Amino acid sequence: MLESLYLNLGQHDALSDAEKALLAGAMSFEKDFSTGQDLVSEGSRPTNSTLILEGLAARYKVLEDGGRQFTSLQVPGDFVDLHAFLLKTMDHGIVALSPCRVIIAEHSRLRVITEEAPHLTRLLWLDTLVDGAIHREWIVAMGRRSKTAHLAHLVCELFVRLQVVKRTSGMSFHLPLSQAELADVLGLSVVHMNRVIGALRKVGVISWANYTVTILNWHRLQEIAEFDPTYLSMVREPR
Amino acid sequence: MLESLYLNLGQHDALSDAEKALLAGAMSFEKDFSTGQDLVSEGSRPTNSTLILEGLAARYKVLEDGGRQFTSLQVPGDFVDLHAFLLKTMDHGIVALSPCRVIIAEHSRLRVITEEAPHLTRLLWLDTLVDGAIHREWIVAMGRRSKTAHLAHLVCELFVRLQVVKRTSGMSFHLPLSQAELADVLGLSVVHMNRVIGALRKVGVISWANYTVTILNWHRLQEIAEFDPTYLSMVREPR
DNA sequence: GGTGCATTGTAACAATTGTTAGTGTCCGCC
DNA sequence: GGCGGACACTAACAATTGTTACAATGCACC
Repeated sequence: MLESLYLNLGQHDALSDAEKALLAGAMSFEKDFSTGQDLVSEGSRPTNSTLILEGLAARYKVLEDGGRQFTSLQVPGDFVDLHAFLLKTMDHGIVALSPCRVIIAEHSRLRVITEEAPHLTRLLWLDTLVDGAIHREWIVAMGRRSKTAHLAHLVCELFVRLQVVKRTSGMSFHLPLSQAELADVLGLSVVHMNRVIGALRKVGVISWANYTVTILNWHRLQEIAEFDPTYLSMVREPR
Repeated sequence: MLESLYLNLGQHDALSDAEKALLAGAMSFEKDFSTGQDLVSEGSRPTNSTLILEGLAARYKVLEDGGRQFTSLQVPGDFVDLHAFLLKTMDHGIVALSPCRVIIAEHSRLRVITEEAPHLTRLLWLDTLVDGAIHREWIVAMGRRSKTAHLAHLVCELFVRLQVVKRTSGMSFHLPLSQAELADVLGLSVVHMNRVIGALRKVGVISWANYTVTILNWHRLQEIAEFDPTYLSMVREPR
């Protein structure tokens, strides 16, 4: 049941059976959310953290003028609010972008892990560090890449991340985001978002229909995006 | 000598004398960098982490077309590459934006801290989590704020962060960034950067001369920026 | 005191991106 | 089978942002 978590943490360093057991022991109950529901809301002070078992979610902030910006996309195996374990107060919300099945880990149990299992603690810490690395990559994309390259980069990133947790099939993956939602990822207007998707389709590197993205030319896509997966730390080494 | 680190970590939760001693014990030697020098370079695999004692530094990435994007600004008391302790490979560089005095902490000593001092480990982890929170705020600013609001937000953030480590005087602080460098923070052209600074000056909320920013109307500035410091976790509570 | 360079500041124009206002299609629901 | 809403897509136009080019200033260095 925690397979995707093991895949996610285990991609960076070996996870012992004892550590898997500790993680499993930290989990309490499962919960389902429907599309559009908040998994965690801004301003709250959660006493537990949420692991996605199935579905897609996103962190977001809403501004006074109603504009929304997603700051991350979360896939199965992601602890969407592990940072709240130490940050305490949520400065942003987390919303389900598709029906989501999650499992809840009490902070009190995570705290025991930090007291008694240093290596596992480092792996959880690492998980939040990869989060930060992804944020940095998004900042670069927003600031200095063309919008086409930004979208290409996002597709590359999602494909690779989903592959780790076995949620791709061939060169395709399911992406349950409307163009309006995608616009809130890239920080664009819906109209321009549509133009940018059109551009990527036109060069023939992807196809995109029925909320399914298919990469037609991985090499060329990666080139457009200048995608270098180093930041995802997908190398298994002692941590 | 580590005053700014104690101030930085101590703003989130109390630091015991024993913990201060552990941190001090983790430090080896000091080092100086001049403006423009890399503190850490992309692709390297550091075996130590770098704490800024004095000066301003920034994380950055350079794209193929020569465009540069800063992904964070680092002030005294910041561990600029603490994440490399677990990420292992630097996926970006870190450059000195002013003369910098730093002190080096060996990863081997940090590892001992994670094995033996869980509470201090959580505080170091927290430090990297605040980093992530700042990244998220930057993403929101880049995606959905006006450029003027983005700049205003940056000024608010820097003022507050510098205040914590006692690097402000009154409502002023030193910001050794040229407009070209600032443009690489906001992801703008130099010309437009100049326009945006002009806009903030015109409404009279800041003055900016000789690399010194003075906030003339904090309330109004905060309003323009929609600045809410929650994400900086400047509340002292058990972590 | 003069020279050269980095930096700020402008102007004119070009390119990108946003806004408003539609059309058409699909799909669930009555 | 018809209705209504969500979504993709487009066109025309407006606003923002980038590019190129240049003037003015200040400052290190000779």
